[in-house]
Amino acid sequence: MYNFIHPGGKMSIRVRFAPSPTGHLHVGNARTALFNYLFSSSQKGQFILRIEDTDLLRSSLENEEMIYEDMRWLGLDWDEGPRKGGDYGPYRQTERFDIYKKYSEKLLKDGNAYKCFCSKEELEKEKEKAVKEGKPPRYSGKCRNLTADEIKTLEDKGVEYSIRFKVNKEHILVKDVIRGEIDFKTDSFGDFIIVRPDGTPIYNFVVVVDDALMEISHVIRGDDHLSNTPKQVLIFEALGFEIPQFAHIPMILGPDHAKLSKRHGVTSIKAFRQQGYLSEALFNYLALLSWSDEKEREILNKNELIESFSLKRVSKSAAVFDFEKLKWMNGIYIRNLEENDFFERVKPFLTDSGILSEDYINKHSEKIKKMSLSVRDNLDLLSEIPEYIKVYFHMPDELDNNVKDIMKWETTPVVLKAFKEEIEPLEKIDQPKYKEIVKKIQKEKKIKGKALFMAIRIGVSGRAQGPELDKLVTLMEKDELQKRLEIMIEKIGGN
RNA sequence: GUCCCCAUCGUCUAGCCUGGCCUAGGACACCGGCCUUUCACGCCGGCAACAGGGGUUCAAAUCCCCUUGGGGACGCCA
Repeated sequence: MYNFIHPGGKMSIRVRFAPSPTGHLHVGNARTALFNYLFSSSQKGQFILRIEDTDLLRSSLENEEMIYEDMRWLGLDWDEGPRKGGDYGPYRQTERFDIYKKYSEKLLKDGNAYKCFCSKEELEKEKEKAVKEGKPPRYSGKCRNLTADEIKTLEDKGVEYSIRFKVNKEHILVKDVIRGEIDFKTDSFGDFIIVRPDGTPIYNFVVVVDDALMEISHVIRGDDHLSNTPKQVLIFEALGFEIPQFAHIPMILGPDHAKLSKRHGVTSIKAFRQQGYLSEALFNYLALLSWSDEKEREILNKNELIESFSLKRVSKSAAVFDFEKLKWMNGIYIRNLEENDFFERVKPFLTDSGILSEDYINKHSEKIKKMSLSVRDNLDLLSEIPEYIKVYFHMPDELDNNVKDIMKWETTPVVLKAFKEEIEPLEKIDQPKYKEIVKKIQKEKKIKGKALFMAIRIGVSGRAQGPELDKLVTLMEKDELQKRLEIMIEKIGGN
């Protein structure tokens, strides 16, 4: 259905993700990249990465590097592009200027474009005037019909010029896989610039040249590009290129229903990683924004997503980014991690929090792994691990009311003293030993259930909630346990 | 302002193309309950939507029109 036959007759699906390296990869762009990736993978096509760095002021190599890093982390590998090569390179627009020059000259020669000598200031004035008069602020076409002599005179004088595309059609029909046919009237934009006075080409022009030369079959991009599309169609036609299939996917909105941006908080892929999201979870969640599985599954891994993805099931309406749901999904993925994998991923968050040093973790690897595992069910984010695992390392500075209540039970000091006595002679406490002790106290002191267990819990942790008691007791050093018990007994006595 | 797009629970969505199966299904969040020596996990249940108005039709969430609402684009940014 989405097969695309090129002039050469060969049938292939080729899509591209074309970010401009002006900062970190943002979720909105990542979702666009993801849909491209999913589509090409599901169609056994090629996924091309192209760097749109024609804005020399805002683009940088460092930013480019960050984008590669973010994409790799998310699991979006490209088949062709920087760092990868391919037969359609170069894949960085600043390295393609000679190509664009060739095509802008062709447009000029064929009469589809012309040199415009108007200064920025002039145009500014023109625009202001138009707005005042309530007219659409578009170029007057002043330089459209300059004679060859006039052009020569201006050029000889050294007046700088930009190149404008000559818009002759009144209507342009854009075909979109997701939205159907859309009719645009060209009077809303007029002759537009394709090359700046300094010779650098502009987006709407280069994107067409690149998509055509790179034989892109499907242009899958954000909705915000829809209104650029007629301009691009015009250029495709003027250059005699075949027009690709367009698929404009809906925007991602913030909780206030405005286009998702930095002001909504965490939106860069890097920030998600730092906050303790798993790339698999983010990948899964992003896929579900304006796309849904035919079988209505929500938890789908990469392969399942590739298998079931289809542009047909992409909806037309924008989606609000729901951080709560992402968190929930992240929790699911955390709980599904293989144990060693979980520990490896959680380690950086343990050291970053300053609660444990890398050295210490390496020395007591097995023990800390068990501790981590004991609190895993509580986590929605990897970054939450310190606040749960700290129970093993510190008594709380302040006791909460639940703890204070338990301290008042008359059975509590009895249990605590007995427990302390029992562990006194032991070298270490293991699982069976712990159970034995508890049973013994239960029998001898005739205390059971909550009265017994909650007493031990506050005695060894100072908290009314935490990991399972046997884990708490067996994973802590005996010295530490005794110290804590003493402190608690003393506190109760002092009450 | 002009042009374009969109419209089902608070949010993500299924259903819409190919009207009856919809008393509108699922998920997050929220609220109950169960499980449990705690927290959490898990399980069970509940709350909650077809924007409004006209058509078309025996029948409309589904098709058509208008209104309203929301979003995007109007750059020598991409």
